[in-house]
Amino acid sequence: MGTTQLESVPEPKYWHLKTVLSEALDSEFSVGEILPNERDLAARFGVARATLRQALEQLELEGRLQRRRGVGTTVAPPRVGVAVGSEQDVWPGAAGDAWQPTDCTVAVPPTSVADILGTVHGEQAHTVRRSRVTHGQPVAAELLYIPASSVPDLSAIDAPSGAARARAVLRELQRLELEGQHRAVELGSARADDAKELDRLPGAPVLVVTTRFFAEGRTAAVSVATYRADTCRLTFGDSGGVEIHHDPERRAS
Amino acid sequence: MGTTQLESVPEPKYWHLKTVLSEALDSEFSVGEILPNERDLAARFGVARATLRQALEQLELEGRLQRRRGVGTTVAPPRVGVAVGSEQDVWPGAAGDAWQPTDCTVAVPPTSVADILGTVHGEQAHTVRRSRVTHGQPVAAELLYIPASSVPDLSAIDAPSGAARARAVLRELQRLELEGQHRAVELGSARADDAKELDRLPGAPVLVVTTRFFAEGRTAAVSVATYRADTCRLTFGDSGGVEIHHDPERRAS
DNA sequence: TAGTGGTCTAGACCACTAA
DNA sequence: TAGTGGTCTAGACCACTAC
Repeated sequence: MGTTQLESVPEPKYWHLKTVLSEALDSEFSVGEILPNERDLAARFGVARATLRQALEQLELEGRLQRRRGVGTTVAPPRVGVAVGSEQDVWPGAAGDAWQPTDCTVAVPPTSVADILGTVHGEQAHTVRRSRVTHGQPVAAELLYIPASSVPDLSAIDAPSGAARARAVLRELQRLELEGQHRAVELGSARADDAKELDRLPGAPVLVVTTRFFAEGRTAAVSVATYRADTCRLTFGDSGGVEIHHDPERRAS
Repeated sequence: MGTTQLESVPEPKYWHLKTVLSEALDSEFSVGEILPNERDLAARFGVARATLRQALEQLELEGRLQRRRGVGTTVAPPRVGVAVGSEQDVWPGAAGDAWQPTDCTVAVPPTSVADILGTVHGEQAHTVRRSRVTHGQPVAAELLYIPASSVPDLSAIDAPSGAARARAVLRELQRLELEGQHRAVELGSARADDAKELDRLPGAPVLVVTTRFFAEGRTAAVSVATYRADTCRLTFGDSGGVEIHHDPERRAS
């Protein structure tokens, strides 16, 4: 250092700010620590609060910070690895899966889901709500759409809704032989209901995992799961028998 | 309670705006069409430009819009499905893979990669740059880190750098027997170099896919690929022999 | 050069949390 | 109630693109 940098392409202030803050997080803060409030930070760096917020938003997107209204901004722990693709294909609700069924209703799936499901638009489907919790924190909310044709023998189930019915529907689904599954991951923003369940504000960035379950030569069910993008790292696939331990360390000093 | 509940939780303006715009996109615009400019749109909806921009940012994040400085805002086509997890494990550079090697240098990997690789911090590794193009558009940029121990017989290769050397290094890597691989997906923001290659601004949201390749009982290589989050839907896994055709349709009228 | 989106400012008020 | 982050405004200027 010593000489001033000439900035042939001037970097935006918020970008430079993000870099500075990121380095400060590495060297001067530890996980869980509370940062100064936004007005103070902005003053300290000599920028408007909106500019400072632009930098904080990026850092939050990258999982480095956690901001809570009325509380403050804290240094986030490293993202948790969440297993999504298991080695063998299994139906939702199979023994030992990470999901907790909370409700089951009959509803018309969104057209995008109906397209994948291959059902007629406007046709109802069993809709199971499930949530996933890791280390005491909610990480994902799921809607599972099951057309009536996939669970023909539902007359024996008396619970009209709720977790009990959800479990019963899943049990019924498992009578089919699962032939395969297919997943897609994309970026989205949390709808109001999912946001509430994930303890975030509406519009928060989420990773949307859409899973198609194949049985009897067709799509027997579709799951749309939204994971908190700030706290989650989705993990897939086999490890070839080699043990995996993601680095628990990130700090330097 | 007999009275109607009028906004017990008032919706933010930008959120409502986003909903209105989203519906307008479905019904009144077609893919590629140019929207009115931000100043006009803001005036039309009676909000400040910053508020309007907040709504547009969300829609862009969801892949509904595409904004280009100096040009305008256009309606984005549906996201392209990009296959990431193939059914069988293969080494990078195997026949028929979707990547184009562009360069190969020797560099010190970032500490986060070194941790996964199990190498000493500061130790150099062969670093192969590759890019992935779909439908004429760049969708991903990758850095592949290969420790020297994974490619012992590199003396016969004369090209000091460039695409030729990259191909040679990959060819050498394929002499090892691949025992498995493991992937993780998380949200990130594009570094300056990746952003340039992806034709986006720095900080643009990307899906970061980290792949560990296992051979000889250890991690033989690590790939960090960044996919454009606005245009890509990452697809994984087997389809159970059932043909997959994602809905090409989204518009109504 | 005209028009676009990108950055930045200096305020204001609101919703939420915890003491 | 005091303090936090979230929303919103009405400007200004800059960087880039295409004509």
